[in-house]
Amino acid sequence: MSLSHDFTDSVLTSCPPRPADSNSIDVMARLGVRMAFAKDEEIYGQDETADLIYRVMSGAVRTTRIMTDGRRQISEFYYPEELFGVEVGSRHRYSAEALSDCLILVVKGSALRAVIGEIDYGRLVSAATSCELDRTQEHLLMLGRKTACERVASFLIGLADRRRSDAVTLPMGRQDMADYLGLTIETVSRMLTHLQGTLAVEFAGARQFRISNRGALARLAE
Amino acid sequence: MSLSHDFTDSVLTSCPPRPADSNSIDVMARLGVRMAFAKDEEIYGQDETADLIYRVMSGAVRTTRIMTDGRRQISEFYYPEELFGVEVGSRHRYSAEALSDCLILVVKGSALRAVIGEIDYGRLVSAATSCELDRTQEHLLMLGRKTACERVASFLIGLADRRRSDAVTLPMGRQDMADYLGLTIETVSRMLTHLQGTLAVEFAGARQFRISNRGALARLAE
DNA sequence: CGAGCGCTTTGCGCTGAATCAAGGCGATCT
DNA sequence: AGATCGCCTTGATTCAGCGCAAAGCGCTCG
Repeated sequence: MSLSHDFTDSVLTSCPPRPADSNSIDVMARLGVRMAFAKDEEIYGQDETADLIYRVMSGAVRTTRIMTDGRRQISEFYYPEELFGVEVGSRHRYSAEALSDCLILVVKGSALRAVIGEIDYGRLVSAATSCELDRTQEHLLMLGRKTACERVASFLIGLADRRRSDAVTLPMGRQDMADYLGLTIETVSRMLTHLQGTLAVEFAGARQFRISNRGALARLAE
Repeated sequence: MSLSHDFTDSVLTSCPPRPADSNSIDVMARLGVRMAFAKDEEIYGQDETADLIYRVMSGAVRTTRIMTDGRRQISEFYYPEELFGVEVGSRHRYSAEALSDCLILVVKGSALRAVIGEIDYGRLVSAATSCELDRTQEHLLMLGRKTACERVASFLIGLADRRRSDAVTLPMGRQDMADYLGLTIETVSRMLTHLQGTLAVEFAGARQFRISNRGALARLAE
C-alpha cells in the first residue's frame, strides 16, 4: 500500500501519458464528457485554471508555448488513449490545441478524486507528471545536443514506438514537426528527403511513412 | 486537507526546487547524513536506484546526461537549500555531480516517508517533480527557440532571480554553462562579452557579475 | 476536368554558431 | 619574481541550418 509501488513500474517502462490502472480509465469514461474539437481549436489556454483532465479519444493534440514575437515551441503531442492537461499546480503551463478534428474525454479532476479517492488520484497525477518530465528531458537533450538529421530520425522512431507500429500516418504537418524539433519547415523537409535517401524510411505522400530499416534509423537518431 | 491545496501555491510562484514546508526540512536535517563531495565527484549515476533524497547545504550540483559520442547536456543546476534527486520512479534519470566542493544532506526516502507520513511524502515528491517539470519546460523553450545571446541573457537573469541578488558569483565554468545552454564555450564567452558591451551586465573577472540594467538584460533574454 | 488553394519540396545565397588556432589572464608553486 | 597550468577570450574560417523564392503536388470545389 505504499505510495510508490503500484504505479511506479508501469510508469518507468516506456511511458506514454496514460493512467496507470485501467480502473481509473473506466471511472473517467463514466464521469467525463466527450467533446469534439475542430482542427486548430484551442482546448485550453496557457495560464488558464487547470481543473480538468483530458484524454484523447480520437485525433491528436499539441501543447504549445508562444514567445511574444511569434516564435513557437511545441512541448508535446498526444495521441489516442493518452492523458494530457494533468497539472500538479492550479494553472496550465502550456496551451493545448487540436492537431486535427478530434474527440476528447474531459473529466473534472475534483470529481475523479471524489470517486477514486485522494490517494489514487494523487498517484495518477504523480504518474502523469513524472511521465511528462521523462519525455521533456528526452526532448531537452534532443534540442540541446542533436543535429537536425538526428532530431528528425529520433522523432520518427519515437512516434513509431509510441504508436507501436512501423507504418504510421503523421497526424501533424511540417510546421508542427518543426516547432517541436526546434527547426524550420524547410530543414525538416530536407532531412526527411535525406532519410529516404538512406533507405531507413519510406514515404507515401507527405504523411504516410514506414520504417524500412529500424537499425539504420536508430543509428541516425544519434 | 485536499491533496492539491497546501503546497500548490508555493510551487507555482517562481519555483526553486525546495520542499514545500519548512517542517519537512527540519525532519530531513534530523534524519539525514551530511556528506562532502569534491569538485566533479559523482553524487549518483544515471539509472542508479533512487532511494535517496538530496539537499544542497553548500556548493552547487549539476545533473547531466551524456550521449555515446560524448556530447553532454546539463539538465539543471542546484544551489544551496535546493532539493534534487527526488524521483517518482525508482531510477535516477540523470547523473548528478558536484560543481564545486560541496556539502550535501542525504536522506533515505523511505525513512522520511515513515516519519512525515505517506500523504505528506507524496506531496513533497509531487511538488518537487512538478517544479522540475516547470523548469525543464522553460529550458526546452530556450533550447528550441532562443538565439545564443538570448540564452546567455536568460541564464544570467534566471540565476540572479534564483539567488535573489543582482550580484552573483557563477558557481560553474564556461563549459558547464555551454552544456546547459546547448552552445559551445566560445559562443558563451563571446555572448558574455557582447552583453557587457550593451551595459546590461558587468563582470569582475570571469565569475563575478552584476546585473547593471535588468530591463535591458530582460529584453535581450527574449 | 480544370482552377484554385494550401502544403511540401527544392534551389540558392546568407548567416549564426561551430570549429580551429592563437593568445591572455590569474591562480598556485617554486 | 618567474614558471607552469587551467581556464577564458579573441580572431579567422567553415559549415549546418535559415530565409527567401519558385516550383510541385494533391486536395476540394465549381
